[in-house]
Amino acid sequence: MEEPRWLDDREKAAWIGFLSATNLVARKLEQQLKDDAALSHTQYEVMVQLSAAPGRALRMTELADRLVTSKSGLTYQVTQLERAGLVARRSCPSDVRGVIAELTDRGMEVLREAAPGHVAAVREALIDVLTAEQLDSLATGLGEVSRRLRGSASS
Amino acid sequence: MEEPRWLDDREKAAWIGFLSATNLVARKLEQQLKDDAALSHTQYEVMVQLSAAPGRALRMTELADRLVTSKSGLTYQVTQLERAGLVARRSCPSDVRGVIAELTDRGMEVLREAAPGHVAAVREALIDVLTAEQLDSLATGLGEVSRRLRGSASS
DNA sequence: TTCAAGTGGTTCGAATCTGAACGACTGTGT
DNA sequence: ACACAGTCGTTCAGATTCGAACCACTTGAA
Repeated sequence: MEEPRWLDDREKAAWIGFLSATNLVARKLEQQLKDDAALSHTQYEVMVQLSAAPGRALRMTELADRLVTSKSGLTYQVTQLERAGLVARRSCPSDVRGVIAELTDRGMEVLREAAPGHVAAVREALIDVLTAEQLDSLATGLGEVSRRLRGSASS
Repeated sequence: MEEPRWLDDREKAAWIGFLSATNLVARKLEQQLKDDAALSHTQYEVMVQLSAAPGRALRMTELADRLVTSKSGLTYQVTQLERAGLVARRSCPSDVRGVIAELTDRGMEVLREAAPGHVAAVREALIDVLTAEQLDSLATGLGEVSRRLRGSASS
C-alpha cells in the first residue's frame, strides 16, 4: 500500500476554494434564477444551449453531453420546459429514434428577459470578483480540466 | 432599461470553464466515492469536517454552514450516516435544543480507508492538471469568491 | 419575572436527479 | 438479406435536495 500524496497547503487551499466556491455560486445563481425568472439553472442552461445552436435546436443526447447531465435528467427537464411552452420536441428526420429539442419563440423571449439579470448575477458572484490574471488562469486551467474529463462520461 | 454588460470572450471562457469543470469534477468524484467507498460526496465531506474538528464533533448548524447545504439536507445525511454507524448524535450540553454530530471510531476508520483513493481522484481530476500559477490563482480567486458569498446564506 | 423575537433541528411535501431496464431502431460485417 | 452489437430516448424506482412549517428552547429587553 503506497503512502498517498496528500495535498500540500497550496493544493488544499485551491481545493477548498474550488469546493466552496462551486457550491456557493451554484446556490446563488439557482436562487437568482428562481426568484427573477422562475427557472432552474438547468432549465436556463438548456435554453442557452438551444438558443446558440443552429435552428435553435439540438438532439437530446447532444444536449445532455453539453449540460453534463444524465439522459434521464434531461428528459425530465425538457418535459418541464415543454409543458411551460418554452421548448418543443420534434422528431429527427435522419434517425427515427432521435428527438430534437427546439427553443420556441416564447422560450426565446423568456430567455432574453432572464439573461440580463442572470449575467449580472454571474458577474457579481464570480467574474467581477476576479482579477484579469485570475480570469485567464480559470479559463485556461479549468478549460483543460474539462477537456480531460470529457471522454470518460457515461449514460 | 440599461444594456447589460455581457461577458467578453475572456470572461465567457472563464465562466464556461468554471461551469463545466464544476459539473464534471463533481460527477467524477461522486462516482469514485460511490464505487470505492460506498459514500456520497456529501457524506464524505461531513466526515472530513467532523474528523478535523476538536473532539471529532460539531453542532448541526455549524456543520451545515461549512458544507454549504441546507439544514434539512444535513439532517437527512446525518441520519443516513448514523444508520450506517459512522456518525452519532449527541445532545449539546450548553443548549438543550442543540444536536452535536460526532464521528464514531468506525466512521474514522472508514474515512481513513476512503481518503487515499479520494485524494488521488481529486489530484487526477483537478489538482495535478493545473500549473503552480493556476493553483495559486484558483486558491486566491475562488477563496475571495467564497468569502464574499458567505454572509448572504440562509437555511 | 415575563414576554416577544429569534434560533436549532426535524418533519413534511414537492421537485429533481440518477442508473438500470426497456423497446425501438441503426449500422456493420458477412 | 441477416444477425447482432450499439445507440436513442423514455420510464421507473429510489435517493437526495430544498424551503416552509413547526415545536421547543434561548435570549434580550422591559
